[in-house]
Amino acid sequence: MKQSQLFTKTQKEAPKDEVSKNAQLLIRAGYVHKEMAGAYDLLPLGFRVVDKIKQIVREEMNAVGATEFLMTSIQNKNTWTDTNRWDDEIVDVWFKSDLHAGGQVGFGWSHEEPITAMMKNHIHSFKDLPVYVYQFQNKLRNELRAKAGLMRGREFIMKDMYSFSIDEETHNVFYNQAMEAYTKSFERLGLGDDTFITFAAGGAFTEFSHEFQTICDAGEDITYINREKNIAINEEVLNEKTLKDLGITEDELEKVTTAEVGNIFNFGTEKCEQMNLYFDGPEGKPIPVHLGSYGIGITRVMGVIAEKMSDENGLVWPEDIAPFRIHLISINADIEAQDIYDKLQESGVEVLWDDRDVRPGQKFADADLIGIPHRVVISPKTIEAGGLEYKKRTDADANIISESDLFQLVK
RNA sequence: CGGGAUGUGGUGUAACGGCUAACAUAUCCGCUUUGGGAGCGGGGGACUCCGGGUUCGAAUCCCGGCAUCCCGACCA
Repeated sequence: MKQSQLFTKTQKEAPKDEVSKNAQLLIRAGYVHKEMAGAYDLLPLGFRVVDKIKQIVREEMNAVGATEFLMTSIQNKNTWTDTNRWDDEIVDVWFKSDLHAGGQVGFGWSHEEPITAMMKNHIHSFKDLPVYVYQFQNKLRNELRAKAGLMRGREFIMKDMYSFSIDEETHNVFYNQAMEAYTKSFERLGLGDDTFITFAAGGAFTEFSHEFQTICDAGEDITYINREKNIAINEEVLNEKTLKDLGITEDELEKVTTAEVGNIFNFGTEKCEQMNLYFDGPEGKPIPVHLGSYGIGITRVMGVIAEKMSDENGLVWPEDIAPFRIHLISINADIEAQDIYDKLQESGVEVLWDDRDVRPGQKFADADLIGIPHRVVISPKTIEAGGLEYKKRTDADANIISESDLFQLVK
């Protein structure tokens, strides 16, 4: 893409009411626009980053045999009364609205009830199981207090996956596969080293649920971790019994602030019993379905990465998340740059070409702020020196490479 | 929802109760410049969040609302 076609502008200063680093950087660099508290528009750059994150997660979910679909944002009240979760006293994040035609709808803060209700149309027999589905969905939550930029919003994109299994054993197999898929996803998202599978509060069916917590000062959770033993415990379940069960003592644990980027949860048969989702077993007897729920906060992941990965000049995206792979900067070399740009495009490399008629200093400053991993400069100076100038966003110094070096590099 | 703070061009700031609300940046035009947010000149852009009140006079003081941020609570 040519930068002259990018309508967004960079800003030297962040809005004064935006205190969190992630939102400051993302706004300054033109990735997001704040619509109101807890609601951010995704501008072209931000949209591309979110797309990258989604694609990685999508590939990992597909790899465990889940199928993508999409449910609605507005939800039927009756679906939620069965489980007693329509009540604002029980679920305090509801957005609700009256219909002009009469009655009420809720705006989806989760889809556990609607998906379970929907599956009554599709799951009748043990032969229909298992079912694994997931979606990328805008969740709407009436949070009392939005905070920390993209970290806790009232509207955000979530990947939610649901597993419908025939029995506990089958459920557990998939649950563990999902856990591995999550681990892989966060590795590919560049958060592997700082993300921990964390024991957290469970539900009626299990003692623990598993959260994926990433070390991040802007996070809202306190987690106790041990890197060697790869054990992490959410503060909310840190007690004698948990420590004993996990075979660890408190002084072996390090206390860190974390952001919950994912959560997997076993409902057992509870929800399906409440909602009357049963299947006929081999002997013809009705058996309740085992439900699992698995979430990743897609836009929160973008916030966490922005929060964690930057320097004094701006964002520093991991290779696989960046909106573009190469930032091509031309200085008085439009014809040569056009040639390189075309060739990169043809070979499928995502390149942002700063073709604007602005001074070099501004291009460099903007490139640093936007944080694309590889920077290539072409100018009379570099041409005379033998080609192009190349620098990684994380490098301090640049060096001259040839055109063929560049194509070798991006392969 | 409790507590605290703040609302002034797109963004960041200034302005004693008193002149046509100032400056920087961004933007537009011209000249100049072209490897780290250049320089000079000129232009446009604000019902000072909204509604009341006090006053000869309110961006400024008072009351109410709304919005935003922070702390807490909350976060199956």
